Amino acid sequence: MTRIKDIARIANVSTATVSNVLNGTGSVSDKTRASILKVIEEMNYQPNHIAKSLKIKKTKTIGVIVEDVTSFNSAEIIDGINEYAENEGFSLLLTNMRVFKRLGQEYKDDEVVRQLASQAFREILNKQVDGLIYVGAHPRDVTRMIESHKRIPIVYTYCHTSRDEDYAVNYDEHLGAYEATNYLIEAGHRQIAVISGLFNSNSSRERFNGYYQAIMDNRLVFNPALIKTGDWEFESGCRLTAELLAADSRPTAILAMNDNMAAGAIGACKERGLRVPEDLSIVGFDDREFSSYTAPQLTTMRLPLHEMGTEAMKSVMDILAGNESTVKSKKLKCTLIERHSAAQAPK
Amino acid sequence: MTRIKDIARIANVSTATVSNVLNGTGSVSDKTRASILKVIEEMNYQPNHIAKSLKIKKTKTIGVIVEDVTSFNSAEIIDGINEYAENEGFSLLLTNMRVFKRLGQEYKDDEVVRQLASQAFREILNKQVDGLIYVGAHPRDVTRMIESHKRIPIVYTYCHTSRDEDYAVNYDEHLGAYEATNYLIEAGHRQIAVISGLFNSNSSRERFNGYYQAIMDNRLVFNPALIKTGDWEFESGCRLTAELLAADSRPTAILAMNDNMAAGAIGACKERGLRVPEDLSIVGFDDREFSSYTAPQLTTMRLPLHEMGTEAMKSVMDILAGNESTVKSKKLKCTLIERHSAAQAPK
DNA sequence: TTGTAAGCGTTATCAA
DNA sequence: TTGATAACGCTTACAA
Repeated sequence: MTRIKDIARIANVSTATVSNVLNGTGSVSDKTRASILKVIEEMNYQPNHIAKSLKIKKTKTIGVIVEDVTSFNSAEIIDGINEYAENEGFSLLLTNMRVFKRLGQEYKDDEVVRQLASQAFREILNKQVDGLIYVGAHPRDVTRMIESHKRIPIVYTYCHTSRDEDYAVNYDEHLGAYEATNYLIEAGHRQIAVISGLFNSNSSRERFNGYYQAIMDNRLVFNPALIKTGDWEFESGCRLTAELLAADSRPTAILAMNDNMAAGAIGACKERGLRVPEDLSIVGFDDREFSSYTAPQLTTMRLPLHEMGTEAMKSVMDILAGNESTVKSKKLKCTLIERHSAAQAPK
Repeated sequence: MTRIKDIARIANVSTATVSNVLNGTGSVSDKTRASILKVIEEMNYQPNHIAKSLKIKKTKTIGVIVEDVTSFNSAEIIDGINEYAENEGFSLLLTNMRVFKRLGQEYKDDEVVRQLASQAFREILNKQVDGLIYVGAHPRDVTRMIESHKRIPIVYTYCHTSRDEDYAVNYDEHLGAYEATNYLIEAGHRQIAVISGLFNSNSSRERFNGYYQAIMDNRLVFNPALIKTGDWEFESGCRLTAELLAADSRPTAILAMNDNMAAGAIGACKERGLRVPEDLSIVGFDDREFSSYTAPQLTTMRLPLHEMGTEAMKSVMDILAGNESTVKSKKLKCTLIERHSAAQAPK
């Protein structure tokens, strides 16, 4: 490969001058600049970023540690990170912890993940990244999961920490659930059941609170019998819907806290010959790809994944730029996607 | 950050010796090794990979250029690449061309993609990657899409080139279609229709050939009226199925060349009150995530995406190791996933 | 077995 | 406006 030294020799100038025209630094006459540029062009010179990085102690690359690329949320978040990074001239060094395949259902085991993460973190730091984004695959508390004496910006997304000083980008679960519930209320529903995720997660609690607040704000009665706790999986949506339908106070609508369980709910209705949405309205959460393929297509809250990526990257850039006012915790809005699983309440 | 120099000073040895214990090179007495290791531990020393890379002219990182991370095939391929890379101690520098969002439906425009790719390629080369994997998002001919005088291993996956000297990892489309067809034949079907993708793609032709050969091998009659050309999208599956069902020689089974069109076929049946699979069997191709959520769940050929990733990375490693016998074109097998959209042919 | 020192391709200081 | 040169943190002859 041709080096600055080669350009300098051929153009009859010093390496310093070549470096200056390359970076627009110093001052160099139009004439020499032109002749240097010409040589650069001819030799098809490409600067060596490694050497540059060593010297300036900046790599213009951001490390991205993702718990699992194959998780439904990861690709779109990475896409968002990428969009912003590209505009800023930054590259991405990707580390995939592969927690699903590696740990199977244990991927929820914080301790193992912690080990994986700190390992990944150390290695990526050695590559001298200028900043780091951690992308979760599960609503997990990642407090102190990675630690370093070298202070580079670290931003968490799709996961949260319990320390106020950490930067995190997430979506507003409370508001999302609130709006989903409101949507059903406005459609005339009064008996709105909830199929929640496991209550050990912040997610579940926040979403439940959103639901609760919508019920209260509309002066409806809160009926605990309508609240069921699932485990985020299809089967639990199915089973709990069956329970709800068998009970005395049967709901006219169900808010499922993710699309998997919503799909399960649809399945349960089908088994019982109930029509969705005529007999029962169902609203999901996440807007997974498959939600357009259920029958009927699912009405659901879309997560602002792409935007979470761009905002995470933006935070990193802001911190890097020394912007003290960078907000620590960003919460982005979900969007209701109206498809065909929810309708007006039956008279 | 602490440097080798610091370790050397504190341990009262030369930097050369420290470097030797770090890399297991040279020969150093157990005693000095121990004392050096101790200092390294105490100081929590982490080597600077950038400096090392500059010196040894190897970065132990592989560039991954992906046409679009959000494409359904990308995440799993990346996961495979990652698995292999991790075992070899390599990192991944990810470039996402974002062709879908950037170009919209024009993402099929080879010329624009070519520009994007060569740009991405140049930048990633400047970062001194040791090798490159190009991940397509669309069955595209990428011949000479990226060129370089610096010869590093380049492996293409989920796309193909027309040059025999290029390395490419793909799945065996011919065999996949052959086996899918055979599956239907074994279930007693004799009138098997095909909903193909656009015939401007190699994919479509190979898959069609696989179908054709299965028909021939089983001495069935080939009926051109049963071959319909769609455009890979849901709607075309729907429309063409309607045509097939309206025709005189009605098929008992449909092989759709992707899951989108297969889902469309199911939709068309539903509209007409036909039962799947009792009245019509449908087999898809790709095994998209949504295929478990259609009603009935789709029987389909699963693409060996993860394995394509690992094999692509393996090729890179092999070439890097100077293994002359590395096979240029790998074709991996698809797997039939039996779900509920195909059954025995009606008597 | 250990140390000295040159060099990887840049940038940046300082002098000319 | 330009050039000589040290330095970034590491590896690696080669010498001791």
